[in-house]
Amino acid sequence: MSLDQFLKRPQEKRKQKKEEEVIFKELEQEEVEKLKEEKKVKPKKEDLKKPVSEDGESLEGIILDVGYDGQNAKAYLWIYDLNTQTLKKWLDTSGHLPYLLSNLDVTEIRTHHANVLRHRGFAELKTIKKFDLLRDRPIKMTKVIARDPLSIGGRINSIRNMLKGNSWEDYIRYHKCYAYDRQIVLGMPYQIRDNKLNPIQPEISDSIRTQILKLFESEKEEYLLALDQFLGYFFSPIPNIKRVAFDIEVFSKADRIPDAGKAEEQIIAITFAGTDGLKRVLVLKRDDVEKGERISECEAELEIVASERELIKEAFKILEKYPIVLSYNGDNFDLKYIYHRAINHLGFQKAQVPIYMTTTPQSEVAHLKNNIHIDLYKFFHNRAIKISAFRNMYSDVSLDTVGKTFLEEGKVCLEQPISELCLHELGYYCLHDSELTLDLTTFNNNLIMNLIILLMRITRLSMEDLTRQGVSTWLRNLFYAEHRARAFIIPNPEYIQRLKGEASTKAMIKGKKYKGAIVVKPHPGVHFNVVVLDFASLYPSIIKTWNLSYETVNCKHPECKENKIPETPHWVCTRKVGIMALIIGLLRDLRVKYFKSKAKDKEISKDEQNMYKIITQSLKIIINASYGVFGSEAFPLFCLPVAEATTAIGRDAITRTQNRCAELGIEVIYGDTDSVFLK
DNA sequence: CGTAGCTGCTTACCT
DNA sequence: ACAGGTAAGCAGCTACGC
Repeated sequence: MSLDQFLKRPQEKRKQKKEEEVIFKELEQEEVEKLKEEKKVKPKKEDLKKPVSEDGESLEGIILDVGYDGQNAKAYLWIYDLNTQTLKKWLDTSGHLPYLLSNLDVTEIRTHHANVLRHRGFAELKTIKKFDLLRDRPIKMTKVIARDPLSIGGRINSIRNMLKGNSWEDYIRYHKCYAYDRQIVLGMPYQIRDNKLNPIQPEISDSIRTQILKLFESEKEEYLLALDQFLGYFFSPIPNIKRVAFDIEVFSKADRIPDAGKAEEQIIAITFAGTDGLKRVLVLKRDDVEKGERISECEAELEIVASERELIKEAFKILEKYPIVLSYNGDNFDLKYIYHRAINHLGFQKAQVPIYMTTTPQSEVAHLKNNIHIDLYKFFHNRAIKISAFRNMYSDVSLDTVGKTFLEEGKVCLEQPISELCLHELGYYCLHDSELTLDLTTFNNNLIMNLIILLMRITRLSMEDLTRQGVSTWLRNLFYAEHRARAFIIPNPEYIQRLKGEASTKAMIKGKKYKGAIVVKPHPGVHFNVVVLDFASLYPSIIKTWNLSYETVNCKHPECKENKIPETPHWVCTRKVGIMALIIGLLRDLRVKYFKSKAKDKEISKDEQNMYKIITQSLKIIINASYGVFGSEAFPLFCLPVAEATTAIGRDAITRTQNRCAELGIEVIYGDTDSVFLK
């Protein structure tokens, strides 16, 4: 089948594959009806900020976040309404419910695990078909459906604990489960009409279509299917989302960094800079501090506020008007400080504060109840962003350094401690930081925001998650979504390890898990007329061409055992295309065969060229990280045989290159991983 | 007692 | 909390010679 034929009927194809899903849907619909009858679903109106439902209002927008609304017992989406430039909360109307999968059949559960059926949140048992990639066979599973996520897991008496050892996919957070099943792509445009959610398909011009068609003519159907899906992510327009950056200043003695958890000192300034041109400078009136002279560079009027309470209240009012709020270290400082200051020192009730904190083992996150909060410090701190996207351009992640790197402008230099500045100086200093923070997302035609949206689409993560999490979470989410979309069981780490085992090679470095790349000892001296050769994205290419994936390496089929991987006892499947090889290969091909040349195409407009550059950049980050995660326990689909197969094939390629050079009498004066320096 | 040589640890850089 | 490989600095230990 050609791509063209294929693209003409993607919807039909999908429907066929989704028959099973339709059955679930009907089932779930019944469930919801039942629940409604039981009056267990009581929507509380005041919690919903303009629900998009009741009056059949229609809406077009970009999905930015997904979550679970406990009071309404439904999944919800935050959608950025393109018309009003506001966030709309949309509650699920499909009746999707939380569930886990069990390898026990319905009668087994009924007879031997009757406590599951007696669980107060239990809803229904349903037999479904799944495919087990590791054993390469279809299996029947029981879907154990519950009315709320906590009945599945998270409590001592949750259903997953009753089915311990026989339950699957029970650790996936419900809102993720919902997004996977509905195949919701965060960052993509959707339409809501009659309270139903539908994706808006991007228009791809005929010339682009034929160009791409030629490139991928010889690929298999499953490749084309995935191609069709991913192409949409790159060709859907990205809106410039309305947003505001803010910064606070806190009184401090002797220039000590204040403790945001205690928030003992006064907040003396809060400033804002928005994409709509808004600039606000709120400073606290202090009897012992002069107002001072107006600073000519300051583009906003100073607003002196009489009390700290008023200052914070006004700040909350401003934040409310923007769908996205930007901060630099807001998770650990600014928003956290305001939160604790308001509640512990200024007598605010929790309900009056639009901020709430969540604590994970790694770090704290400050959430806004009605907006998306991006902490740019965390985003720029991400190693993949720092190294892969920006080639280590900034040495540390301070606002000053990052600002200087991208905006050629750092923070305002101060000669006095903050607490001693006159109000005008204080306001100017604080506003400048807000402006810098905003500019970090607007420079170069909104490069950073566009990059964030593209990465959201590829990884299917929400804006808040993508900007805070590392690449192992990004790739985990991408692969989980792809498993669900194909009705593949998501294997847990123990299952992969049990079937695939440990690494077989020994690392050069003590404490490492397997052998890595070859580095040719440099020949000392000054060399002239040196030629450098290297492989283009070696590891991702290996993963694609050798069909490497957790299920294809050391597969079950006897006939594949002949297909040996050099330098290892491993072999690789000849019958099935590996899921990892498929996705990584596709992303690599799109980058190398199409977008890379587009980014340099002089025939197209500068803006278009720029967009293609950002697309190549986003692909590069994902591709570069893909090999690494296979060797990392932090990645739940990690598989050491896959990781060591990748490096072993890489070593083989470079060694054979070296040997060929020796045959030809060319001296290899240096080489590292994927390159040779020749003289 | 002084020191060569080892190990372990860290940090920075390479792909 | 994406991987391994190389190089260098430093502290602390041990074996060995005087």
